[in-house]
Amino acid sequence: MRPQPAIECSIQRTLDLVGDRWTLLILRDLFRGVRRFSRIQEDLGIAKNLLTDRLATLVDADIVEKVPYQERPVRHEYRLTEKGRALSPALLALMRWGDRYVSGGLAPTELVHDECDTRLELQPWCTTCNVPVAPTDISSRPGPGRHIGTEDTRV
Amino acid sequence: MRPQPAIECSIQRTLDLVGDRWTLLILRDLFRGVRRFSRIQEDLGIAKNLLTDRLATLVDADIVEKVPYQERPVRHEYRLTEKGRALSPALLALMRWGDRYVSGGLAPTELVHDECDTRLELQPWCTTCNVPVAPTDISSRPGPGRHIGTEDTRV
DNA sequence: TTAGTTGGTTGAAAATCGAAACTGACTCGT
DNA sequence: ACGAGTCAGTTTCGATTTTCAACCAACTAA
Repeated sequence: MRPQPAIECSIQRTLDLVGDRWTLLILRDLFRGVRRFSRIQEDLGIAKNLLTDRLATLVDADIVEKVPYQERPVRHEYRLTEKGRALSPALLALMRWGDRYVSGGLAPTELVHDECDTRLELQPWCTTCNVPVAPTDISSRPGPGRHIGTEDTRV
Repeated sequence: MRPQPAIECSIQRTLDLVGDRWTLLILRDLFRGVRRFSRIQEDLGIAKNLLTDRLATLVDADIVEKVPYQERPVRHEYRLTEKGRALSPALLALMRWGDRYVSGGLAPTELVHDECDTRLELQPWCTTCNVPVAPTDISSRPGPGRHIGTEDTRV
């Protein structure tokens, strides 16, 4: 999908899989419960050949699985795998950003905590201290995967 | 950028702005401190006319600003605005997903909690209950921005 | 003077995308 | 049993995008 690997980093590797114009929207639909080919197609207005192609790529990458929901005729639906469901923080982050900066603070859709019905935020979370972490308490460092440069690398 | 608006949601609106093959990678470079036209171009291997175009779009959208860093000859660099920096949770989420599912757990770059030096996760967080929220405990509902449909909308 | 850097623009070839037509397996109503 | 409809695609082809390479203007440094 990407012409040159250039610098290897997990953002690039992720976007190679899901970073085209349609894939994240397809995944959004799957999260929303729109799981059938024709429903996704009409919901997004994506060309059918492209949808076929993107779904096949997602199934290949084990992000989505194709499961029959009826026999005679065999009909399938597309379900997120655990790997696919793990993308929910990314989608949620994109959504919250859009709420604030594109939709002018008026969220078209809100995601809420089942138990208390309040809108969710997305927080960096420290699994050791078991606390949310403010942006000012974050540092970056090269990891075991590969070094990617030494400039001002704060994210 | 998108052919049809279809369903309005903040994910779609966000992806209309930054959801093409290159834009999030450009933003990643800006976060990393790679801020000059030629540096970004060689780092990503993107065609120069596309980079010109994408940067102009980002400047238009107030996600990036073009500031001179020298006179004679005038040279500019591209810096994230506050709106642009607000995309960091999304990039972090994509990065953590890639670390785990594409890079096989070996993060090329790690973001760590200053206090305890452990790697950060990004979690949906309920500000009322003050707990992290699993994907299965999330519901969606129409917000003040617009109604988008009433199916099984679990994320 | 000559070479090199920076930040572009231009134009042609190649790749990708979108719209519509078509297919095949099956169901449903009459 | 017949015609109409649905679902999940595949095929085709014209339109759009992207890539690649060349070119350019302003300036610096040797």
